[in-house]
Amino acid sequence: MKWDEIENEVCSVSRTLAVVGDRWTMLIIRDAFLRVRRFDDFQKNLGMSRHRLSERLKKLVEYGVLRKEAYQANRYEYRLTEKGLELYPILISMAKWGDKWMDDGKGVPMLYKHNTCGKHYKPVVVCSECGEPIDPHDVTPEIGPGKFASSRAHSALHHVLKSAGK
Amino acid sequence: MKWDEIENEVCSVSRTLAVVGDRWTMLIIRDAFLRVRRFDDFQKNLGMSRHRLSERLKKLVEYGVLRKEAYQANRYEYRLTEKGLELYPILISMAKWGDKWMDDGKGVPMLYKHNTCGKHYKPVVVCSECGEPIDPHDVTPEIGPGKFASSRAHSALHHVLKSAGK
DNA sequence: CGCCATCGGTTCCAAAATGGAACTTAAGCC
DNA sequence: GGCTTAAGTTCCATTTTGGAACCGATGGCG
Repeated sequence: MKWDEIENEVCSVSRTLAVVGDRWTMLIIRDAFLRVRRFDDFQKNLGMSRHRLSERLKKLVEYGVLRKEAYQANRYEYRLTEKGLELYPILISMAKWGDKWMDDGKGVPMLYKHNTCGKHYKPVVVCSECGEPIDPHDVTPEIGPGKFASSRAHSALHHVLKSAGK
Repeated sequence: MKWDEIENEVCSVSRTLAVVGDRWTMLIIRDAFLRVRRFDDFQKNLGMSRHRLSERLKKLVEYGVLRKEAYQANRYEYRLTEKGLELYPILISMAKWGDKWMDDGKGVPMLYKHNTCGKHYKPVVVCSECGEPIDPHDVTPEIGPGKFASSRAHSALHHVLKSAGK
């Protein structure tokens, strides 16, 4: 596989990375969640080249993660769509991991208050069916219908999953 | 900021991306969770260049996400450490987002069985304090102690957070 | 023992992506 | 009418990545 074929992989992680797996893209999303909306604000906050920013924003709009909206003649804002807002679990999981494992000893950079209960919270990933927190050791991945249809990928992964039982 | 200074940003998302934000890295992690462990297996599964794979694996070992372990003289396995295992919420959140938003109409590529309850599950991010599912609209980010120490970043973000109240 | 295959890389060069400064275009503002 | 700001685009230098070929240490096998 080449990197630009990643979107066509039969894997939801690959397809997600086709959208947000580029250098800078998740940082643009992070800023969008912090209500940054304008070209120059993104550029100043991130320090990336205008060139690249322009391209990334265009791509995110094409994918439907951001929408571009004029707030004056010839002046635009970029805002998260529903699709973009649903990236939140990925973003907040990254923040939690960084808080724990990339700490520099000066305390966490940001706190997140859950307005519903009023407390600073950490995200916890739980099972949609039983509500228990997920431990990766307690999860068994299985070939789904989409992957089954793709026989080459199927056999390659099938081998891995079978042999992993050892 | 330049990309290779990203690790030193006062932001846990940036610091996480310093480890897993490179092209290919999350796919290596994905494979590791599917119990791929050997150099040639990663290379064949991913189709990336041996050159790059070699570098990425080395970096992940340096960061303590993978550990390299000889299973024979001169033959090695790469396995997730505790630090690596805790990337699971990020990975499974990406899978969920891709399932929903990057579907190609052929059904989901993979299903995940939660052994604890025996059902196929979706990850749900809930609040560590009250247990309710998190809606990003119900979260207020606040400057934490680590960010407060960094005054330039503080003032820039402070502005954003204040003006966002409008 | 000697040969061959496999694994786990490294080297080297071409191709692609990124960075950065300068330029452009269209409003608004005074 | 001239100045400023926002939102890009252009063009070239620098960095990263891709890919094929090479290399050295085991291990298996006749």
